[in-house]
Amino acid sequence: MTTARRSDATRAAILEAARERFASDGYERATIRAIARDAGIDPSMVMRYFGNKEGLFAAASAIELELPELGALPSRHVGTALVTHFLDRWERDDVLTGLLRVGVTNATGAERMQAIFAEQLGPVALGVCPDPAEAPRRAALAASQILGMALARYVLHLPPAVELSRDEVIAWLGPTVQRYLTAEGP
Amino acid sequence: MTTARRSDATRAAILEAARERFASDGYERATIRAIARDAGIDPSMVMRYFGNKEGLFAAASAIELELPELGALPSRHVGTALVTHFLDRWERDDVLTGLLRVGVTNATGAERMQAIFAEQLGPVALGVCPDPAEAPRRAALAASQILGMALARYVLHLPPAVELSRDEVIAWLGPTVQRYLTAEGP
DNA sequence: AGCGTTGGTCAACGCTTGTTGGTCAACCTA
DNA sequence: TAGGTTGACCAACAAGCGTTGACCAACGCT
Repeated sequence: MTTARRSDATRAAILEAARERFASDGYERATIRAIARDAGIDPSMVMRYFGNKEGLFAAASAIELELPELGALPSRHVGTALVTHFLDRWERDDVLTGLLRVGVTNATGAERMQAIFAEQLGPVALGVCPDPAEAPRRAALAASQILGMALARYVLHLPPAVELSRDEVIAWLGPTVQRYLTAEGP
Repeated sequence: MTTARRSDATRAAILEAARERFASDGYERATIRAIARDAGIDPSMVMRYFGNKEGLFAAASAIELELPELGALPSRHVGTALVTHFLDRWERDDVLTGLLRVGVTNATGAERMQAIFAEQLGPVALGVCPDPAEAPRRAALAASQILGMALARYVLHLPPAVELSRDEVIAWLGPTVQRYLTAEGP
């Protein structure tokens, strides 16, 4: 095992500050100087450790959706399970919010978001979709609803969307996602 | 009637360039200098006509959703009608895309987006929702699906979402929005 | 023809940004 | 305890930003 270096704490502090700032300010307004200030170090350290701003963002937005194993649960509950999981994942930290914010204004961010959903939601769709050839579009439909709720609730802060309880969101969106993924046709 | 001033053409050119740049670059990266260059005039003219950058954005994102009259059509088709209308509206110009892009990174933009949907989608929900007290949350649910598809299709450019035909989007999303607005419960 | 008003350019300002290189203290190892 | 490696700071850079004010040209009225 590699022994812990003294700089690991600083690295981690920078990453944490970067995640918060990217999540709350977006790519352009999250300045390296502000991130460094939050982390309590000098801006030049950020460059030393991550090369440049884009490198910092890449490191800060490394993410696993950690989708649950689909085979374990009956496929008729996959919609509810997915919505529940994403709600949890979204509220655990601000990495996903940051990714969404950056994905909207930055081409690199958009590509990363594309890749994440293709690689991690795609297989789930493949497992439960009636026609495998249709899996990508089913996944895209499901993603549109999940991302849309995240947008309304965590980014735009539309009041009625924020006030919906966790269970209400699951109850409303679950069947929608279920239908998108498993229905024979529209 | 007020006679056309010489400057109207310039004003319009600035607004058009601003809409394009806000839509494709977001608020921060859409620089006044670039907008002025696109419009073929000096950056200082932008300040003269619109005061400052925020004023320019406010003018460039003045928008009417132009939602169809709800009373005219049977309420069981309101979902499909809404999705159709938004698809049209979104593809007509880039004002909505710009608003979405800016709303995600800019507080002013988010408030504007909130206001637009509350004022213009809210009444529609009030007209068709079984319990008037529930109208705002129903509208928020519908907005989440509509915005989510716009996000996936026009902003993030998720390939399967882009490749969906117009009619397919309507066929899939129509029933969802219909359910959100008119169902008795989840 | 003369003059105020309008539409426009130009050059500069103060500021912030990402980024760099030089310097210094703390640490580990021999 | 000496010396190299590591971690961090500081000051500065060039570029780009929003914004301002002085200046000029064309127009429309009388």
